[in-house]
Amino acid sequence: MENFYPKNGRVILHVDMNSFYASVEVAHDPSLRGRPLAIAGNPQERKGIIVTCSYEAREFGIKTTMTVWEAKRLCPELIILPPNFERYRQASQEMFRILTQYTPLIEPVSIDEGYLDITNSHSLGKPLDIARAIQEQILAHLSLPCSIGVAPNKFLAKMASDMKKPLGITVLRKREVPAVLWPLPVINMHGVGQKTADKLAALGILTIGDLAKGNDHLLKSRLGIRGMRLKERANGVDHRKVDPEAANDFKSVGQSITLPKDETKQQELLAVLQKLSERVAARLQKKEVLGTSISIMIRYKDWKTITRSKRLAEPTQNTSAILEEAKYLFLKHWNGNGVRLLGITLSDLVEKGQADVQLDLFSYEQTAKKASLMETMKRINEKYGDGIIHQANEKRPVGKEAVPGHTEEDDDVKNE
DNA sequence: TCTGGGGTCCTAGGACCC
DNA sequence: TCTGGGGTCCTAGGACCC
Repeated sequence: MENFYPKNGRVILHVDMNSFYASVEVAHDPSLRGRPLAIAGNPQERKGIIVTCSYEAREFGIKTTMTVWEAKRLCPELIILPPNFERYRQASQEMFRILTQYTPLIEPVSIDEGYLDITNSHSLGKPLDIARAIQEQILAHLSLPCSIGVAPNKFLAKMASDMKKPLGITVLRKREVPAVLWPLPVINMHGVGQKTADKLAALGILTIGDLAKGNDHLLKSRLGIRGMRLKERANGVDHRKVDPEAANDFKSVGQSITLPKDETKQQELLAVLQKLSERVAARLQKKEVLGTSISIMIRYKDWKTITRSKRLAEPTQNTSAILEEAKYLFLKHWNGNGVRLLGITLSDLVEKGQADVQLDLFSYEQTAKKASLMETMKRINEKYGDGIIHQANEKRPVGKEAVPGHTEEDDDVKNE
């Protein structure tokens, strides 16, 4: 068995559900099977865009983010359903519950995909057999199709899971990277979007292979640290660990809404901020966290978008505190033009318990400082009579932990 | 009647401190 | 009296992903 798992090598799976929302709807209502189906937010209003669609719908050329009316033009008999997030969340939970039977090292990436580190799951069989078992079990128990990538690291596993859909299993060994990945256009790479692809094209880099052999200085100067990272990935190197905790420490909580029409009335806009504040506060309270910094987003009717933010005097999860700051930022920065979208996001989150401790400490320090200051003044006054005391500014404590760099030798996955 | 809503990570410039 | 350089915090925005 040992020779399937070389000493320094890891075996990572990327499990990716196929057109998840649409598949969940089909599982829930089998009469939808085989028909062109799309999930779209509010089909009537302008926010109606295609979120996901079935493979039958894709054959008509329908794609994610397409407007509903465009999609209908391509396929008049398209069935459109509004999203039922509760249903998707539940299916997602059941899917991840199945995954836990294969390893505790699971990192959920989103509602419908996750990484598994099965390096130490020897007893369950060869990597390919484990992947097959997972795929079959999810299909049998939930009637949901998924694709799975098997590779020595996260990046390659992700690229592999993308290669056969639906219901594919793809093994991607590091030594296969030149033959399999390098011929592909660079935009196919996870982490490369249109903007980056354009920048790379300007450097004569068109394929993943071009990127793998790209000039370090050029990449660094045009793309910063991302450039180097992408080059590493293009060479099949990725040291990121599968981190089961990653999903737990979220960094921000936000709500935004595209308005039914472009709005210019201040009163209406403030009412929207009120609603958003309530919802953000409720979510913060539910997660038992407080936000230390607030930002608002204003998207104007011409699609120009600004964000404005500020640090708060103290962490909060309170509706009226959030509303007050949001209003302040909005009234300070709104240029009076028609508004298409408004959003509020709280970030720099602290856990409720911790925030209490920090606040206690803070007020304790303040009290102690005040007390000792009064003591000092008293003594000085006793000695010299009235005087002016200059107090040095107290420095804010710095509380940010650095994540130590992770270095680990990756090797090929071997699964014969 | 183009272009949702939830996020993460990175960069860059100015303020401020030492 | 003038001057340099490093580090951190804060704010704004860009890019990307699902």
